[in-house]
This record gives sequence, structure tokens and C-alpha cells, in this order.
Amino acid sequence: MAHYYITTPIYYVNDAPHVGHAYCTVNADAMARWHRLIGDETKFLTGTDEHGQKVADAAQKNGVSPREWTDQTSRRFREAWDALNISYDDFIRTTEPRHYETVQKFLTAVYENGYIYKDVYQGLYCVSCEDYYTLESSDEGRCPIHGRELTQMQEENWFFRLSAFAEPLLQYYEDHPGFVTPETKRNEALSFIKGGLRDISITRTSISWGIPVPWDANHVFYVWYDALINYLTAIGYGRDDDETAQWWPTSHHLIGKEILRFHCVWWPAMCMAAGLDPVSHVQVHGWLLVGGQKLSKTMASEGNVKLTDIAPVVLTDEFGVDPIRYYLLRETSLGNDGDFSHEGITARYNTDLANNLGNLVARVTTIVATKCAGTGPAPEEASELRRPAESALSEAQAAWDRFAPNVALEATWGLIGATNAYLENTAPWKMEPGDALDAVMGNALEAIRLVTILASPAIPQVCATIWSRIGLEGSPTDEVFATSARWGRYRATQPIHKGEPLFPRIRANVE
RNA sequence: GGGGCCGUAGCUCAGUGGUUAGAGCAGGGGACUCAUAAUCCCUGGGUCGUGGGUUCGAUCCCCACCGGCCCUACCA
Repeated sequence: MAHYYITTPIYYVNDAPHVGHAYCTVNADAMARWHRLIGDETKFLTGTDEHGQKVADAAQKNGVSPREWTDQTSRRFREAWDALNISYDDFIRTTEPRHYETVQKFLTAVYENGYIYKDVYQGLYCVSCEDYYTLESSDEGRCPIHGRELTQMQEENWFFRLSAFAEPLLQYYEDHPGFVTPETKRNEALSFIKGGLRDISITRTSISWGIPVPWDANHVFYVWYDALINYLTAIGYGRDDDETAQWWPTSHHLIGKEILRFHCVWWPAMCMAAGLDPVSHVQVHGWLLVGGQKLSKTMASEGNVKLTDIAPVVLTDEFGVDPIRYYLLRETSLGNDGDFSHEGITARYNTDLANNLGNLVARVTTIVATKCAGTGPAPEEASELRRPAESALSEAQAAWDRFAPNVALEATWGLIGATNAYLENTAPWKMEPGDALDAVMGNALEAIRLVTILASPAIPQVCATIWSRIGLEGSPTDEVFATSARWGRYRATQPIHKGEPLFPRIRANVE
């Protein structure tokens, strides 16, 4: 059985969960659900990143210990993922003992392999950023963001010999063309490596809220250095070699474009330094940018809303869980930036979900209930819907397999459109009860059954509801995909029932 | 300042070194009435950011510029 391991970044607990986090997490969730659907042994990891100066500061400001602070904020992420029906298998917190153990084992391996050394870090410090710059990365000695004079600081640090990995990384990229997708992001990472790699400071003495360096008690690891290793913590690195071997290195990191360097340069180099193969695939996604005239008042009380101001729960409360999941997956292609707007969500909801899918289920269930004695007739082997169904199946399957949920959903909706058109052409509402009518309705029901299978990674709740409305037991995910996702398998075991509209239309601008 | 990505129909986005550049939505016309005023069919609309260059030929390759965005030692 194939193993499939997918991760999101671990989210920094200094920040409340927002739509950007949700975008990444929902995509990873849909991918995990897809792989479970096709029978892969699947592990989906998400979690929170809890070390570093900013967390310590935030805790102090709120008058609690870092531990209490991270407990509170980490919980908020879990609540957000519950609201979005995220099916993670493991939720890691970098403050857990298992993570300390793995980080120390991993970095000790890097140390013993000779890739960590002690030096004095000299840097230009910006008080406003609370951050360091090099002469090259500064604006001629001034902070490129604040424009103020940088002050010379120095600190004794342990360094990672990143510079030793330029050639091995280039070789790895050459040998693994699919390592970073999409290709534009791969090019970005490559040109960064070709531009020259500098050793990097990986420990701090100035703070204590971090993981202790095993061989030097005065230091804690720099937060990114501990954070990246979470992907190994969750699969037992240093604690259970068999488990690690099951999931690594054939794994998938889904990340945002702003952390490309850490995942596509530092992280593979770190793995090499520890004597481990790098992760096999990093899928980079773009950013959602807030567009549209204005977001509804429930989204924010003032104008000029930033995406990071919007809590996922606000959206699921207004539109429902599956519609938000659908929008996040369907609207933009993974890898490029996309547009996020209230109008956009409403449009997708009304056209794709209410008019196309919801209405299709409504019209079919009504006709079957009134003209087929309420039970679902069998489809025809040679139905004219069979061809569009089979092409939707193969296109959607291929798209899910290559991390393109938007294309998979587009293909799936193609079958919905074909089914609506099929009903127009055959006009079953004009037909008398009998075999001919039964055949038409059986074909339509079969198309709907296949749609619910293909769409279930994106909108699992609604698909399960439709599944039961068309008289099937269980849910679309209960069966073996290879045999259930084929034309002609529909057999109702329960009466068809219409039920309330799945997606009541949203009227024009609701204030 | 340095590195990188992007700029295609009213909107959101696909796409390709070569005959008439695509989809969805919105707009226009028609059909139908089973269905959530839903559905189906037909249809208008683009000097593919601007200016050069390479080429028999560029929206796609190169350069410059304009605009948006990301990174530049802890925000998806």
C-alpha cells in the first residue's frame, strides 16, 4: 500500500488564525482526503510553532508564562481547523517533549558530521525590526524597511555550514526535477542557490524560550532551526526508525511562497548534513489578496481589510464550512496568487454550488420521488452520460494527483453541467413512468454519485448528505475508489428523498 | 539597495515560438418549466502592461521601463 505524508507549515502562535492559514490548511486537507479516498495510507500533519522572542514577548505582555500563552493560542488554531472540518492525523506543537528529543538528535547528528561550528556573529541590528541585517541586505547601512541607522551588534553563535551545500543542492535539484513545484518557484529557489549561500547562525544566547543546544547549555536554537524539524518529529525521527522509514523521504510539504527559502534551500541542506535524504516534494502556493469592493461588515468593522484580519470562523459562520472550503480550493490555482473577496465567495456559492450542484440534486430527486416510486433506478451501461462521466473521472483524478484541486473541481463540475444538459435533452418531466424514464433518471443518479465521490475531498459533508439522499448507505469514502469510481455501479438501497435545498441561494448584497 | 515572481476579455483566471488566443462569471438573444426566479442553447467583447530587440514569424525568447507582489536571518 502506498504511503502519503503531507504537511502544512506549523503556524506561528504569535498570530491569530486567519484566512491565509486556512487557505494552506484546506488545500492540504483536501489532498489528504483525496489520498485516503484512493486507498493510500495517509498521514496529514499540521501544528504550531511556539518558540522565539516574539512569543516570549507576547506572553510577558499578557502577564502569563510562555507555556500558558502557547497553550491558549495553539488551541485557537485547533478550533479554527475544527470549524473547517480539517482531518489532520497529528497536530504537533514545537514545545512538546517529542520535538525536543528529535531536534536534539537531528542537530547532534549535524554537529557530529562537522557542519556546525562556533563563531562570533556580527550583524547590523535594527531596533524597530528587532532584527539583524547584513551589509548587503541593508540599504547602505540603513534598515531597508524603516530607513533608520543600523547599529553594529555581535553575539557568539553556533553556525550551520550552509555554504558547503551549494553544489549538493544544485545536484539534488537536477536529479529531482519535481522537487519544487510549480516550476517558477523552483526557478526562484535555484537562482537563490546560484547566487551564493552564506553560513547561518542557528543559535541564540539572548533568549531562553527555545530548545537547548545539547552540547552548549548557554544556547537555544534559533526558532526556524527547530521549526523545520517538526516534519521529522511527527514521524518518529530519532525515536522510531521504522516509523520514519515508512513516511520519509517520499513526503510533501505544502508551503506559502514567503517561506520558500527555508524549505527549498535550508531544509534540504539540513537533511543532507544530518545524513538524511531531503523531502521529495515541496509544493509552493501563492497568496490570496483581498479584492472586491468591500468585505461585508461581519468580516471587519472598518474599511481596508487585510486578509490577515479575517478569522476563518467568521466565514464558515456566514457561508457554511463546505462552501468556504470549495471557494478556497476552486478559485485559484495553487502556486499563483489569487483574489479573495466577499463577492467572489458569493458568486461561487450561487453559481457552482446552488445553481449547478444543489439544483441538479433537487431536480433529480424530485422527479425520482414523483415518477419512479421513490426508489433510484439503475443506470444504463451505454448511456450518453457515460463518456462525460469517464472523462471527468480521469481528468479529476489526474488533477488531484498533481496538486491541482482547482482543475479537479473544474473537471468535476463539467460532469454536473453535462448532467444538467442531459436532462434538458431528455426532458424526463414529460415522460410517462416506465423503463425509458427509469433509464434517464438512473443515469442522472449515477452521474451524481460519481460527482459526490470526486468532490468529497473538497466538500465532504455535503457529499455525504447527497450520497444518502440518493439512497446510498454510508458515505462516498466508504468504498474502494478503484471499483466505486466507475460508471454503472449505482444501486439504491434506500428510498430517494429530496430534503431541504443544499445551498439556499444568497440574495444580492446582504448588509 | 540586491534577488525573484507576476501584469491575457467588464471581473476572476487558463494557455501556446506559427493559420481565426480560451474557460467560468457578468452582459445580450432564444428555449424550457422537473428544479433553489434554477437549467439548456446561441452570442458580443481582448493592439495578450509600455517601448525596443532576436526571428521568416512573438502574447509566449532577450533588454529597458511602468505597475503589483514576495524574499533580503522567526507572518499562510
